[in-house]
Amino acid sequence: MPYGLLSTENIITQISASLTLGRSAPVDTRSIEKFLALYLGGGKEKEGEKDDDEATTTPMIYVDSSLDGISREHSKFEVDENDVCTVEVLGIKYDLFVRGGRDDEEGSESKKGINKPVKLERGKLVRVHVGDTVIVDGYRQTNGEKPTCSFKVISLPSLAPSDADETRSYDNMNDVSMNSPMAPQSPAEPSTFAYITTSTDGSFLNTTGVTDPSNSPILDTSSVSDNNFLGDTGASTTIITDISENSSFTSHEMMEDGEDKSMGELGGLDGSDYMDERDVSGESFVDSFQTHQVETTARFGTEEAVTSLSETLNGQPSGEPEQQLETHIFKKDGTQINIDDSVTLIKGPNCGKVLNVDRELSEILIEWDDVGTPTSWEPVKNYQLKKEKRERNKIQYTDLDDLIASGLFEKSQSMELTYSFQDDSETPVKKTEGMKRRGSGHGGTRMSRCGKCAWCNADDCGNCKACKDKIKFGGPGVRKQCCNKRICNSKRPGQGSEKRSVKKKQKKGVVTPQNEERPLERKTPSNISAPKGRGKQQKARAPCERVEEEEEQNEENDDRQKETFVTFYSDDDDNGDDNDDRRWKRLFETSYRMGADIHTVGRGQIFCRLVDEKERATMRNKEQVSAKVRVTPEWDKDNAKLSLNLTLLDVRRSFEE
DNA sequence: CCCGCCGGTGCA
DNA sequence: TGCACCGGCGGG
Ligand SMILES: [Zn+2]
Ligand SMILES: [Zn+2]
Repeated sequence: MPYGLLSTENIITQISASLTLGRSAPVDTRSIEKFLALYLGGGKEKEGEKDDDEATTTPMIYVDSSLDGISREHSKFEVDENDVCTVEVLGIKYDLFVRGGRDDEEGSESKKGINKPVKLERGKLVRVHVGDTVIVDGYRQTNGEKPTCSFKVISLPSLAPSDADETRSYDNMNDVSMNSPMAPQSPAEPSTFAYITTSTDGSFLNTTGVTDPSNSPILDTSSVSDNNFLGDTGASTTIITDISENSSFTSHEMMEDGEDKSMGELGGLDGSDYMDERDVSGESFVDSFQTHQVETTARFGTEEAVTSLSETLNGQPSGEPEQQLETHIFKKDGTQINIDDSVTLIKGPNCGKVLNVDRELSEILIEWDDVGTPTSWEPVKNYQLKKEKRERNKIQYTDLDDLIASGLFEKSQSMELTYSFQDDSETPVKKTEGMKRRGSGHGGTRMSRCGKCAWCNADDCGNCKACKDKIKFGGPGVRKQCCNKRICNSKRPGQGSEKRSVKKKQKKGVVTPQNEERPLERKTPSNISAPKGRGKQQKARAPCERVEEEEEQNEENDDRQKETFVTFYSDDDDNGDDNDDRRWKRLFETSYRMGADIHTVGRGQIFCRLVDEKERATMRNKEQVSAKVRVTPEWDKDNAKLSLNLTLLDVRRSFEE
């Protein structure tokens, strides 16, 4: 059976990049590494053999992004008796190999890696000058050798001359261990640093060039531009998106005996040289580049497997349920994503800025980015409190105009927290979970299946847990869930059964500034449009104010458009989490965790100001995001690559109180 | 009223 | 924390 390995971080990253429910996002870890290699190395990929001269003068640095524990299996690392190191990644030879990240994690995959990383502490920075020698303690898993390799830093991001590779120089060639002889030139002045660090969650590599901060051992974050920051989820969407075009995936083959060998034991179809020791002498395998002959250890991606996989997948329309394969994907913790039923829950890293979680707010953040205005909001120091508490704590809410007059804040654009969508949109927008009422399904936009997609029209599989629970399959019927195979890929809100019986226990409110200029329009690639003629008719409301439900807001548009609002409820009973204060707190917590910087004044008005990077960083909180995804493999016959598409079906988040 | 199943809860 | 459970929505 075909095997696949995947890291959850990248899944989340990719999904965040898409910002779209019901959309597929290709996953590729290797292209990310490749990107890093090219970016940090400032060089080009070496062309095959013909590049003889050029190859000797164009050193390549491969930087293991450590984005996950599996990607590095693509690297081949050789050290000969002269300590000359050869690094091959995805068939590309590099002269320098630098690894960053995750060494500090017990049991992390990096411990299984071929070489250990450059000494890095989580959250700390390693400063590397041009010309510095980097010692890497190698470890070859195949034979247990522990070669020590030394490298010289020859290029840093801000130094890397994209057009003048030949200007790079090295001072002491004897200290340089590389596979290609370098022509020594004048010693390079270490006028530029490269910082290599892990991000706070240890999942991502952040690099930047800083000009001569010799007296400052601390990373100057002001120099960290968006372009060279590969940060947490959501911060690197552009980069990730850009480099994910060549979607590919490491495919592995299960053992012949059908034994389920877990991750790490299987070599790849892609030229991966990683393997656990297994005695499968004489086998061969094929990758994208060449055929390898196996000696005493085996890669399990046999040629037959590739052929078989190709046949299995070839011709299958993308996204059809029948396309599901028994592909095994592993989460980072080693647990298996079983995509027999193609739907699984994955967990993302803790991060405070997952844009795809809070729909409304993320839209607004994006919107503001688009117009070049604030990307962060004023922090929530005081969310709206009930009057008695406010008075007790002597909290006063500044008047709107006063605040503007103070000059501390800019008047924001209208911040109506609404969105809309068209019925035929493929990207239904789900209501913010954090705003959902506790209890049962009131108040939220209940999504329902589209009825048109292949999944909707599939038959119950009869095998998944949901099916087995069904009475018609002899189950007890207590779970009452949809068959996993039949989970719709493009759910949409329940078609406006407008005459909802008015159940006044719940009440709906909107967060709306008093003076509406215009509602923020949602601008996404999807065909989502802002409702017309709204905004002015929306009345401003105090957060704590009790609001009557308004159901007739759609009447001027057809049912194809529906508006959803951030809601809160004004139950009188002060039942735990479900009071106004708590709801508001939750709202802001959500924003806050997204990196937003929010301040409220007056009655439901929100203002913003820019915060710098440092300040913002201190505000971030942790949030655990999990996503329900459907995994569908796709076989690229031409390139002989297996890719997995992840379709985001659902997102939920949790955070500690 | 029936029924599929959404989405939230509580418990192991 | 994942999953069994279930109230009740929404469509027919
Ligand atoms: Zn099923
Ligand atoms: Zn559907």
